Amino acid sequence: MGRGKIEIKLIENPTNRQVTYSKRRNGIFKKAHELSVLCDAKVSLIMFSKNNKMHEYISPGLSTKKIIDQYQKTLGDIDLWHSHYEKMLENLKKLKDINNKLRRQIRNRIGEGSLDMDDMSFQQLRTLEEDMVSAIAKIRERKFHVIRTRTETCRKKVRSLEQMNGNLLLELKEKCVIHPQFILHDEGEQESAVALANGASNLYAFCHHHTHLNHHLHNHHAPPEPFKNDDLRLA
Amino acid sequence: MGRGKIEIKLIENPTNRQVTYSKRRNGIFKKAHELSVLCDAKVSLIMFSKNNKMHEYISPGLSTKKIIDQYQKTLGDIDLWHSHYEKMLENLKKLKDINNKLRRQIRNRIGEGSLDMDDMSFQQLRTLEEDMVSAIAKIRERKFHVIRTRTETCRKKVRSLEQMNGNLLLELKEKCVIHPQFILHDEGEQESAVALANGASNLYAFCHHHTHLNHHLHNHHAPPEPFKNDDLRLA
DNA sequence: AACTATTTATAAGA
DNA sequence: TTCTTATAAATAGTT
Repeated sequence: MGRGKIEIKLIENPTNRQVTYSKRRNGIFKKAHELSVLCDAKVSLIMFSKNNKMHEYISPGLSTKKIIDQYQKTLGDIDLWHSHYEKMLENLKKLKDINNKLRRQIRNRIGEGSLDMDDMSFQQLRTLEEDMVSAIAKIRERKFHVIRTRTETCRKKVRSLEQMNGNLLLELKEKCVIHPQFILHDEGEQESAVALANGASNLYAFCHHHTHLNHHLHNHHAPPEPFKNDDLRLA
Repeated sequence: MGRGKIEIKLIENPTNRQVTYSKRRNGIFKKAHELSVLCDAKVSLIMFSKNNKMHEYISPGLSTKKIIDQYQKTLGDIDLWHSHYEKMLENLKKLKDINNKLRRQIRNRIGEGSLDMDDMSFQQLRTLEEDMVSAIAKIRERKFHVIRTRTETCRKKVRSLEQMNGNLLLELKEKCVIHPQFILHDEGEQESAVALANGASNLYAFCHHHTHLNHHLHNHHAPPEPFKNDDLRLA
């Protein structure tokens, strides 16, 4: 229906194709509308062009969602969406069941199971008790492991600090032997420091710092504070 | 396009309408297909006639589901189905998480937690141990409750059987006092019974039955068999 | 369902 | 794009 007959196959020329798409799209929409009106039919027409531009026609007074719903129903609820949905519902139910079972198990282990015999048989109770006893043994073992590790760590830390202390004291003594004039008395630190200004300022600073070394180390290099919050008495 | 021009309005004559519907439906499907091929477009055409018969066209190599999915996406993911679906996915994920947490809790309680400190702090272990001790106490209490209930039941049963026994023996003695000739000796039961045929046959049957009474009661009226399968030693 | 006179859609050109 | 127009296609009414 045009100046010449055309073969029904992909139009290679993109411009030509686009023109034909526009024209025929309008034609098809017009026909869809005529059908809707003439025959009171429900028509849903959705199309995407090659470059994914969407166009749709929908019979007057309808929505595409309504048509889609009716479509899915008509296909006998066997369509992919529905079965996928059903599977999800099933999965959900199973997970909930498992959840409940796990909760019940925990409740029993906590000792909050009901007192009715319905809930657990005597034999089950005995088994549970044995389980618990062995479990508690394992937990105690883990606790002791943690304690051992901690005390070991502390002991190492103390030993290394002591060594540091010793080294520093030794170093200090050597310096004092070489430069006896730097031996500091309990008072008058400020004056000596100011007086000795140039050559000795470094050493002075060093000694001063060393006096408070333990404090600093404790505050800056031992973040776990091992004995502060945890109760280490054995249960 | 036909013998005469027609106005685009509902065709009142049902037969006529049905015919037009068929003809134009085919026309529109043909046009849809031509558009699909000529322009490589994705076309979905769904229609329901006035009497809800469904017909659909879909571009070759596509499914209506795909088109609908693309349609929904294009409309901005705001449709009800999609949000419902998303909610379900979320829910599923949450349930799985909860499941995993519960499993971990159980593993810890069973004493199968890893030995790394990462898993549980010392304080947590202590708390868990205390929990377990109190739990085991509760479980033991439940067990003893079950034991008490059972022994009580058994004791009652025994007492009632003893009473029954006593009553029957008494009754038997009375009968023998009134009719001394019915006292049976250790042997010769058969002969006595046959000889005394008429008047005494009932009593004889009764006595005979009584001899085995305990047996019968045990087999027919005490189905729980309390001492058979359960291990009643205290743990 | 087939026919056909007529209307409608549209391919190609401007 | 839009308009034009020659021609192909669709289809209303009829058989």
